[in-house]
Amino acid sequence: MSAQAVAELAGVSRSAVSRAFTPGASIAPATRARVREAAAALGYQVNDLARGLLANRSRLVGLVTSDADTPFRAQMISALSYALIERSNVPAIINIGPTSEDVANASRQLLRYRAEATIFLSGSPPASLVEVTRRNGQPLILVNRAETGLDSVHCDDRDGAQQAFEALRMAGASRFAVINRANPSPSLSAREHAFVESAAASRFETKIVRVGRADYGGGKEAARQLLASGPAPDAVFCVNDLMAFGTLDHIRGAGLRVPDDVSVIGFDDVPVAAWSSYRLTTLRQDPRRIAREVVSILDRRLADPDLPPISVYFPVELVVRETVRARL
Amino acid sequence: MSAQAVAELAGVSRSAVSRAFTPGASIAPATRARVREAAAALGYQVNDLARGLLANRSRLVGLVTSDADTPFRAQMISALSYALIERSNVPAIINIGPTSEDVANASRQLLRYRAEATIFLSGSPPASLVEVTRRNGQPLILVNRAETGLDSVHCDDRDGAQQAFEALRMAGASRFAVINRANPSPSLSAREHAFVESAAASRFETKIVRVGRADYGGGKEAARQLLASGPAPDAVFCVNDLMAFGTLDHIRGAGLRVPDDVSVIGFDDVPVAAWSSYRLTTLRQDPRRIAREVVSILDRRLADPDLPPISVYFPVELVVRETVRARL
DNA sequence: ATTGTTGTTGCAATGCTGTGCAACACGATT
DNA sequence: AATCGTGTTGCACAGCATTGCAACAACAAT
Repeated sequence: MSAQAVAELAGVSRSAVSRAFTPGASIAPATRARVREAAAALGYQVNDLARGLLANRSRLVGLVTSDADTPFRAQMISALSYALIERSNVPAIINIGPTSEDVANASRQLLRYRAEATIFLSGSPPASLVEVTRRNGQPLILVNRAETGLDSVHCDDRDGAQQAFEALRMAGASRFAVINRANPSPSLSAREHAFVESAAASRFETKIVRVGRADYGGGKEAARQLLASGPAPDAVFCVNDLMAFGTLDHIRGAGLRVPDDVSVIGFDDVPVAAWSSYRLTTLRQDPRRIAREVVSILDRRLADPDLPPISVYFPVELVVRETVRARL
Repeated sequence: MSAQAVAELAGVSRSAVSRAFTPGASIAPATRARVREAAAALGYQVNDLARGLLANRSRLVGLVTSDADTPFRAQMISALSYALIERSNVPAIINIGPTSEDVANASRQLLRYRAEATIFLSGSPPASLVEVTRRNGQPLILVNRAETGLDSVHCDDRDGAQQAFEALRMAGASRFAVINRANPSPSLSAREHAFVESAAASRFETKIVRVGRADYGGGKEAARQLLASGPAPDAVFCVNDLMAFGTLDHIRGAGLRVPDDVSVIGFDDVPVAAWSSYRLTTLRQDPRRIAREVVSILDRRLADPDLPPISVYFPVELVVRETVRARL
């Protein structure tokens, strides 16, 4: 299984074996054929680990994420792994819990494997890691998360939130609410704030409800609290689709009609949003687009490590379905 | 960043550096401390690639899958990556398309990286791969897919389908249908056949509808065909949840009531099945359980490569919700 | 003082591949 | 026939870490 064995079988030196598998290397066609034959007979495959050791490039790319089973994350992981494989990288997925200790562990792991780059889908790399990776020339790319001095690609959260407000306002809404989770990521936080500010700019108040988890159950719980306290809103902006589904189900369960009594907007546009039971109006961010941007940054960064930090924003798109009242 | 640099800074040999990071190695505590200090100053991390080269163990485990963004797959990937990281492996996700060429490419990739093992979530490894991996002592584990001579873990598809039939029969159904996709995987196929056989054993016929894709849209399309041709069934078994959601939405959209007019059962129990809009009765297979079994097989197989093929079946559990009529 | 024991440390080999350099063979040219 | 050029091939080193073995120092025991 090693090049040595192939060399012996083919009656050549080990170098010849290496060259037989290196395009454009100086080797006689006959020899190459003989070596390849021997390799096939032995089931030999180049050892990319050893190759990476020599080239100081492992082709491994770390994908650090939490909640990998969540729809949007799953789409991101899928799209990114596709794009990376296309680039002949090997995506290693590091599933972390919420603690920063996990992040540190994961990062160390990737460091030890000399990952060619690391992509953070959630959580932020600790400062110590940033230092070390920079020194080792291992790019760090953040998705939907800004950090000064680091490369990142994010959707325009603020613009999305503004679009949400506009859409709700156009539908004639006047009692606004936003549903978020208690310890929001920077991205979720930006959505909330931008929405509140947009409303304020038009002299509307916004009721804010924050719950433990940013998932379906969280959305339900938030909607319950919202309906239980004071006058019911007629427009709810949920910072992600999952919470929007929970919100919708609770609102409908409570006997209110969507969108007649209350309009709901989500964020992400996960596949379920298009299903007949929901038909959720939402802001789309395209995982494949994000993946493309990430890979593009990766290429540029590897080509020139001294480039100033690259930060790509891309627009989100309002997908109009049926949870926002049509214009009067 | 190499052990050499650390050795020089600490004024010791490279061996000492290695021992400083190897638990239980013969080294003076003072030396170890000094080396660790130097390492910290330089931001040195052991190169696991080189270590793996020597030990002939890369700790890399391949996860071969298609449709990684699909709910059940995403859950599997998440659960497996957790379990593997726990075991201090590095899960590499290889996202493949439907073509067998993709599978071959992916496999080769893993081979070249000397993956410690490869787990197939979809697709079957080509015979050539099986041969080579066996020779190299790289275990191959299949999930929900049987192949003689290979290790595998699967849920009891046949039993699940029988439970589905029983439940529908108990609800008083008499006009049965099963919804599947056109080129079903062995697992989906087993579910269909077992259901049909159960029905036949009780002298019922089953209408079979097969559509292109095993997703929400496929389920919708299948339901459309089902309602368009002949008398409507009063019980539908969908071979996975995604198709069940599509089926439910189409049936309801057509003005029929679930479960009063027609009962529906799915398979997998993905999170959405529990949501208020669906409340789908389904057969649960637990991704974490599967992940545990896979890791357990992995341990045993690595401990003894000559063990006869291990094949683990685990039961599926009927989760009763509200898409099957309560017993009369 | 000599021998033995114990604990540390370095040397050198090992695992696997890529590649610069030099050697070599062979045909072509003068 | 001598020289040159060209294409092929092997040697040896680099890249990084682990580990058996031997050397060595320090200390205890006789």
